[in-house]
Amino acid sequence: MRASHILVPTLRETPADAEITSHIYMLRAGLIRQLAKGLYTWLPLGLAVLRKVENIIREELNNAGAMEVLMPVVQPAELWKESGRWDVMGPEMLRMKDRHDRDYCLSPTHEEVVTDLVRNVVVSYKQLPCNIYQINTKFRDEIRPRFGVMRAREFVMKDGYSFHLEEETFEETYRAMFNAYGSILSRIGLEYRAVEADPGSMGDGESHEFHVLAESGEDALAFSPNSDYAANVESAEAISTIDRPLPTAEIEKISTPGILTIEAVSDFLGIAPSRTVKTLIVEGSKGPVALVVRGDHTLNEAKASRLPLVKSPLTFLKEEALLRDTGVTKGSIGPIQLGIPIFVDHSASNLADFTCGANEAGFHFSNVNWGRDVDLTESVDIRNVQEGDLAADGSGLLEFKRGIEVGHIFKLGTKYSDSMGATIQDRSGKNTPFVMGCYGLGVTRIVAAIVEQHYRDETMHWPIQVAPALVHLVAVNNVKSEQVREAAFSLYSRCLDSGIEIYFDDRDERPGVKFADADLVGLPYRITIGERTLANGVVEFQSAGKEIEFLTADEAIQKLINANEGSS
RNA sequence: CGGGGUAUAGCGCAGUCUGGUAGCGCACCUGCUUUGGGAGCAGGGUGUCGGGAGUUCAAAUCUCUCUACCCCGACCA
Repeated sequence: MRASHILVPTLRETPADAEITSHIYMLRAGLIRQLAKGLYTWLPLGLAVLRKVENIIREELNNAGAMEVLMPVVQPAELWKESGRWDVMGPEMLRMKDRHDRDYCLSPTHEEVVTDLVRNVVVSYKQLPCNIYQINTKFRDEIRPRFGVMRAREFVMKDGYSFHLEEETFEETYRAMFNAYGSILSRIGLEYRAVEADPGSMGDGESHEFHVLAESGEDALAFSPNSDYAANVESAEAISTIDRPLPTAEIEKISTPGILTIEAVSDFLGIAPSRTVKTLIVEGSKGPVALVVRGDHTLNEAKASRLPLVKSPLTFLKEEALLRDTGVTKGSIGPIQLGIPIFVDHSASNLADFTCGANEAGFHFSNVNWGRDVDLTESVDIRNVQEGDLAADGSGLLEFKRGIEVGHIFKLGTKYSDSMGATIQDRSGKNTPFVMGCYGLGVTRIVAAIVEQHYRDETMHWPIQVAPALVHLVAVNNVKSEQVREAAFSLYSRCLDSGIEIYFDDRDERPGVKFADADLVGLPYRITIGERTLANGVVEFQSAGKEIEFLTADEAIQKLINANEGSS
């Protein structure tokens, strides 16, 4: 690549509308340009990175037994009506009509199309398992696109789907894909964690998210330093291993005028918030339901809304309804004689001699004990985990980090094969729905994640495998100096001949401008050619972050060849 | 969808309150000089002041309206 021949519109100043590191960098270094909200053009340097990431994904998936296809992005509504998702999908799916007034959509995902393909094409169980993927553009009309290509509306995604006769072979493929994702992210040079995840609307089976660790990540992850255990904080299981101690004191009703919060109660009584419980009233399918968590814990709404009696999505009871239905007011609620179903979080249920509201304005009970003072109906997991909690696998105390979700793999079961009548004859000749898996990997988001993780000390440090090019050749005054020009072009073509990806700054620019751009782009190596060193028969050779070496052109090229080999 | 903000040259911004015919830095174009860390001198404005409507002798500026973009939240995963 020659700078005089490609568009690399670097920016001296930070664009006003960019917030996070990767967005700022990608705009400033000339990798991308925004067309409209959530829509980006990938310019040559950015595209080079994108293609490298794609190719690593291809190699690893092909190795793992998957096959690549390319499916249409514009899809007929019929398929989506068949699966039932035409009505289920909200406005995030962009819909349109063709000239015959037929409905189409711009695909946010490809389950329907791939299921349709396989039901028509796969005719024998002997062709299974069938593992299909594509690297394609997706469109999701996100409510709020942001952070550049990190959360764009149009983006490149690798989506894979596997089809199986039975669970066992599915598990095998799921494991293979899980491992392939690890290989992909490792090869790209990303520090990542695979975490247990909530499959959400995608199914009810096993599900794992792959997160690239970064401060700017949108998700909080909880993990054990002593094992592989890791989970999204939103779905991490909270456990309590302590056995409930025996009561040591008699229940006591205390006047607590004007004291309405856990903080105020613990201050007033001089006890830790973890010695209190808070009682939250939410709407339920058969009237209000009480949820009890320890004073220092927070309710996990997703967990709570999965309780059978609780309405989903979780809705807190309004003040008026609270008074009408339970006769109590906010700030003095407690589980004793509440008269509605109560779910108690494990940690709260293991408390003895705790403090809670007395269901009477201005009063609390202290030294309350389950069983003795109030029935313990049901102990459940309804809170968010906290840093320092025991990990669900018991291996250690949870630590939190932030992550960027770049991949998510799901077990789909027979959700789509059932609704779309995708069946296969088993060995006994019986028609049985395919068992399916689904494997997503955000390719454009990975590029942003690479930047987030490798931008340090005011500059980008591209991992060799995914750098836009291996080496940045800065020719000092190449337009005026014939000697420099000849040496630079010679080195450039020799690199091309040796399969070295080189970005040659042959512009008629002052050296300072070229150096500044080279610093900004941040390629792994830099070679500077100028009259000064050429007089000694050498060029300047620099690995990112290291001292400059003076080498002959031959030596420099040999070093690059070695670096190239080392990276593949 | 709710709240807040912004929209003036390729980029960053001033001018808007108080209406008077478009401005700064960088970039860009021409010439000369310069040339190892974002050059100097001289010349050049490249603009639908986001769009539309209105008030006015006169609108970047005031009014109404639409749109786009950014931030926070809700939503989604």
